[in-house]
Amino acid sequence: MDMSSNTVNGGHLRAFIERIEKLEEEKRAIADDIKDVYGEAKGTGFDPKIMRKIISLRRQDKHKRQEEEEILDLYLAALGE
Amino acid sequence: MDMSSNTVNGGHLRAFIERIEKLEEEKRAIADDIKDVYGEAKGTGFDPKIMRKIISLRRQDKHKRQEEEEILDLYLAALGE
Amino acid sequence: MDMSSNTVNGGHLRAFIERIEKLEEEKRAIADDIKDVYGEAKGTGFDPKIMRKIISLRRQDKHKRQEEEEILDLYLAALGE
Amino acid sequence: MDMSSNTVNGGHLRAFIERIEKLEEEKRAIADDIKDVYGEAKGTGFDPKIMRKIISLRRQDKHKRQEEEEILDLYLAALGE
DNA sequence: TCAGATAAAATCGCGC
DNA sequence: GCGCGATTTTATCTGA
Repeated sequence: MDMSSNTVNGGHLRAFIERIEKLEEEKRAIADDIKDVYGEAKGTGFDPKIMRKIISLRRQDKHKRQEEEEILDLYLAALGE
Repeated sequence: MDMSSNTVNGGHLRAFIERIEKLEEEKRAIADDIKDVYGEAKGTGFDPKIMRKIISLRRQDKHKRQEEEEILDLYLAALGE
Repeated sequence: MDMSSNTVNGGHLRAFIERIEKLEEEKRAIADDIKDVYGEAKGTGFDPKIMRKIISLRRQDKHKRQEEEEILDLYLAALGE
Repeated sequence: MDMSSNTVNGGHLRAFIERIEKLEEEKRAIADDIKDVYGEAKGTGFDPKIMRKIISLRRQDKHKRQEEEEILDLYLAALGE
């Protein structure tokens, strides 16, 4: 029985998994950095809860603007037809 | 009335917010990379669902090992009293 | 205008809400019981912190075993295709 | 060396742990029941998200009323002095 | 596009 | 009161 394809597949799978795990570790490190910034801000008297609200609102605004951009693009594309 | 402290605080707050937003953008970029890797793996025939389970399992193993370390430390500390 | 369906729906909604609230109350009562047991154990000399770690570890073991079952099922299903 | 106290303590500890785990299992079962009720409500056309909001509001009202009760009790106690 | 699953964020509650 | 862990709610993503 030929097991070579399994071996190769196993190696590929392992490589994919390790790439993802590495990326997830980086992502986690950034999440920790974010937490640190909140902590630092809190240490200088800012309320993290309020900060989160501000950031959330700004994110929503950005999404809203992006959607409006997309709608505008749709209109422009329609006019171009 | 002296508004300068407000200005300074506002500047500090803005700086914190922008640092966090930048970090969140980086985090999001990494999340996109992860998604791409899953897509690439899927393209070569691996099932993303199974991959996620494997990664989840490996993460649990790691977490479990860490907790066992912690409980050992707790016991040792208790014995030391 | 016929409002009867609103009334019926309102009655149904109320019934659902009250069922949930009753269940949540029971859940809270059990949480209190758990807290009491920790207190009792502490009163007889056991460290609640260590107890929590042990319970957490056992929960993880169980969860891990379940996930291993699931991944096995996934593999078997994949092979069956 | 006399190990009997360890044995006895171990038995006690095990008993406490198992009592807690049993209670946690009951708690989890109730949480599942709650989820089922939400699902049932959704199946008859109610939006779970809105239901959660309603329940949250009612809970807040209840807490508010309880706090008002406590304040009233404080006043009454003060008058009784 | 929608439901169901998964993961993230926010909130809550506890012990120190 | 503060950090930390658990829980709950919200957002995202995948597959039908």
